[in-house]
Amino acid sequence: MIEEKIKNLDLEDLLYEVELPLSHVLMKMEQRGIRLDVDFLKTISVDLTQRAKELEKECHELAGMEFNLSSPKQLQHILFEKLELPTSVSRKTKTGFSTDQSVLERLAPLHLLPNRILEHRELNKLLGTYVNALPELVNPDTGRVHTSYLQTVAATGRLASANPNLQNIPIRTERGAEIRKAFIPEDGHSLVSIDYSQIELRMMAHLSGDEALIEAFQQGEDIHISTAAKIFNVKPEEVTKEQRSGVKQVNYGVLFGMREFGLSQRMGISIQEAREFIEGYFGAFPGVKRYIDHLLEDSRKTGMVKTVLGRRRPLPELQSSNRNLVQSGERMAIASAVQGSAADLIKLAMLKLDADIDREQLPYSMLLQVHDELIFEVPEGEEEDSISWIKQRMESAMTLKVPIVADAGYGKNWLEAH
DNA sequence: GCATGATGC
DNA sequence: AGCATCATGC
Repeated sequence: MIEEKIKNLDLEDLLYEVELPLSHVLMKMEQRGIRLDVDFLKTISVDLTQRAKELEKECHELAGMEFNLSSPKQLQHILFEKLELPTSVSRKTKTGFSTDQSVLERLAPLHLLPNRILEHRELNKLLGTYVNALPELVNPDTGRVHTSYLQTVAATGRLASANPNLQNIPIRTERGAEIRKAFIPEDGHSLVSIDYSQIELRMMAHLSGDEALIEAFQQGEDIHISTAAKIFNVKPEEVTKEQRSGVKQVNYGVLFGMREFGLSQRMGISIQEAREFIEGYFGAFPGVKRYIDHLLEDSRKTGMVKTVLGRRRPLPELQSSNRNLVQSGERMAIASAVQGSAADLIKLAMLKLDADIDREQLPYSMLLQVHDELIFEVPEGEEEDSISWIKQRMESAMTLKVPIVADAGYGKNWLEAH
């Protein structure tokens, strides 16, 4: 029996106190939806389509022939055979040489074509996945888009969002970020966005109990600067931008179980330098090293990894005789413990927020969850009050060994609120 | 249906 | 380098 199995795996609290009640909260969020400014997207679409056409023409001229810019196979032929650009910067895929972003960036100094392809890919992605696709998904009855939240597809316990996926709306590039302006509040309302600050690193500090990392968070300073100061044994004000940026990548690399090779690829440094970076990190934060060693040992024995709320992820890879499979399983174990525990935290916050909004009969609507961020719709004039009310609950959803901090903003669209 | 490459956290 | 979804080519 399934109930018997849940009881035996000690998953009763997670199911009955978290996931099932959460399903009701998610249903309300899906039904409420979020308003979309379709006219605004139509305007963007015209501009982007025009520019994409120009780029297509230019690419054909640069290549000396017509080809499908969206076909990696055809592009591979143009770049590496027709134009004879070096394949040395490209890794091998099953079908030949890769033409992904990192490869095109490395080819850019040698020829104009790679840059134009990069821009064209960005525009095509924006048009196909967001600008042209989102208006099709507006419900004519509500004038809003209604995503579906999936509770059972992510191995870590994170939520997923589909049809449309509102958890991967662009923000990084200027053109992409424009799309967020199309997500708007109901008349007389504002959008409020509150996101956890560096929640996964804080979770690592909590899980590992590393004294130096905990101390760094308790100081409330820029975590990447304080870790850089610790690793390089200098004062925080002496940390260079380059040092901070390197340490930031290592900080996040630790969460994903990075190894020398991965870090060297990512940072564009030698494997030897990457090894020194990682040794420096674990030297400065020995508690993190001990935690990871213990987690991996424990996961290997039990064949699974658990989050703070006891959510389980089976990892049979750890018991494989294939070294690559084991190493991949080890990265999954580390990532799952951290990511899954952060997912546990925001789920508790969502339950508390929903219950208190109901109990106090507040006019706040929870609209979206984006892993470490919640977006609400609140009446105009109540932005500041709602922010402190929500922030307080998000920051106290669990008690960790480090402070939990959430940053907030509000505005007349999602970009402004972020 | 798989491979590739884009987007997000 | 971990976790996802979506579009496109073939």
